[in-house]
Amino acid sequence: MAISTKPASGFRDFLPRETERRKRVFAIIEQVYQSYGFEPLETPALENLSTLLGKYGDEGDQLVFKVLQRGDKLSRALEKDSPSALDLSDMGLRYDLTVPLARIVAQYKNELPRYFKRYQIAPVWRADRPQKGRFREFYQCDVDVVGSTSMSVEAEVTAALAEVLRRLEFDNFRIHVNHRKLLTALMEHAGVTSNKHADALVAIDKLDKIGKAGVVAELGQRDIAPEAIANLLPLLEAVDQNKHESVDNEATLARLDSQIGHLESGRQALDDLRKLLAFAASGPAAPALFIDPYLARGLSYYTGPIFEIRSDDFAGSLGGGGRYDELVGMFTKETLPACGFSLGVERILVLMEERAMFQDEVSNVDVLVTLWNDEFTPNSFVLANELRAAGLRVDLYPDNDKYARQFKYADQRRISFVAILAPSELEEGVVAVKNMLSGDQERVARDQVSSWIHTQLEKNRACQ
RNA sequence: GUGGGUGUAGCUCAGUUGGUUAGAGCGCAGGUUUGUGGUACCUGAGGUCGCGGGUUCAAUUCCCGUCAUCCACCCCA
Repeated sequence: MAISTKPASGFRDFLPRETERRKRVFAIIEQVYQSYGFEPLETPALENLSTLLGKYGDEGDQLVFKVLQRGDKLSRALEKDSPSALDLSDMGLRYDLTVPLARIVAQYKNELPRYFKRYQIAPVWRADRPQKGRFREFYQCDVDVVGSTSMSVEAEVTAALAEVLRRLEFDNFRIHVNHRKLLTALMEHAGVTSNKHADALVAIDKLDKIGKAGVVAELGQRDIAPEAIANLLPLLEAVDQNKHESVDNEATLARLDSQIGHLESGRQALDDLRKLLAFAASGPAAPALFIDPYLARGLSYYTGPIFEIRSDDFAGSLGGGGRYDELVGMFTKETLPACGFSLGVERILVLMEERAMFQDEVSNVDVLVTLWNDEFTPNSFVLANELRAAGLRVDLYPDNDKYARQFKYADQRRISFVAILAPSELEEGVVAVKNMLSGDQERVARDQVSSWIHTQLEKNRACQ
């Protein structure tokens, strides 16, 4: 029986062409993040389970890929009557980039600047079922600022994000913004008991997906008290109207103010959101920011403003984030405020693929040098090395195949030029160079080959 | 974890109302060209019709199970 050669479910191989596309997108993201003053960070793929668990809520903990203990520890764990997952494993693959950042900050606080602005583009792993735009191994692109409670951070982080999307030629996206404290205030105002807040929020979060009636039904299923549901109803009214065109954040805030402005948490939340809008007003995020009082996020560590990028082109979110002022405190006594955003590159790549946004495929080799026979091959090496020294990307054909095969290979790799060197060329002091795009072939003096090819490459580039 | 679709050549998919040699396009290999690819023409290689069981004289086709994959839900990037 043959061994399956497919990658494990939810994991992917990237062949060179796709790898290059991904790298190009990552490079743009990195460039934008750097332009906002963020610095790079790398952390391990594996973390201790004590670092990972208890930060993402019950569902999140379930989705952490756990790594089996090794050696004697495993044997001892297996000897227990009914060993639990925690007995059998001690480490797990990172679930996101935010918790590792919190650990880093707690560990290296004295070595980091007063405000730590870091970006990280790296894979994370989640043990859930694959779906469109959902994988078990996928890259996240995070930007976070640690050390400040100012809404200037929220403004910077959303701006960087909007700028990335703009550079990738996405325009119809919205950055939904809400506030944990606003949600708490809404719940209190409606009389939802505190143990039911999370349940109610999950239902309300689906407003734009299943509509008001759907939300009411789901609230019922989740055992929310009928009086509380009745109280929530008027709060659900307004957003339907301003959801798409003409976003009027001021009106939304004013309406919320009249409803929950008298509550302490509500007042704080509205104050934050107003500042956020004011600080972001001049930046690239401004037109995309959308105050959405029904946005809820599952991750339990958020404490202040929360974000989610949505687009009509994709069912799920394209990214999310928020403020988590207490997370660092889970690792050390002295906590530090923080806020950040995670961009869902994989989903963006899926959309870019769908929209055929990758047109400009360029070869990664400029010239293929042909072989004649073993005796003559040293001459081909000399030529290849000359061309490389002149700054060209050169591939040397490995076997003494007939030219048809050598050309076919050049074609397959989309190599722009083939440099043919055989005894007659060597004797005349020339190289026969064929332009694979036009089919033209020219005998070029040996000492001018590299500059000739450089010139032709320029021309090709100009044509595209 | 729940529900649904799909599983036939390397890839994308036809097909068989159960019947004896299972097809196409693309790709691949060889040739038409005696140093030249991509276009044209010719030839060829490749399939236990996902796996296991059942019904039947007979199963790739029907039934059950299983695995894989995709989509949706939950949740999320």
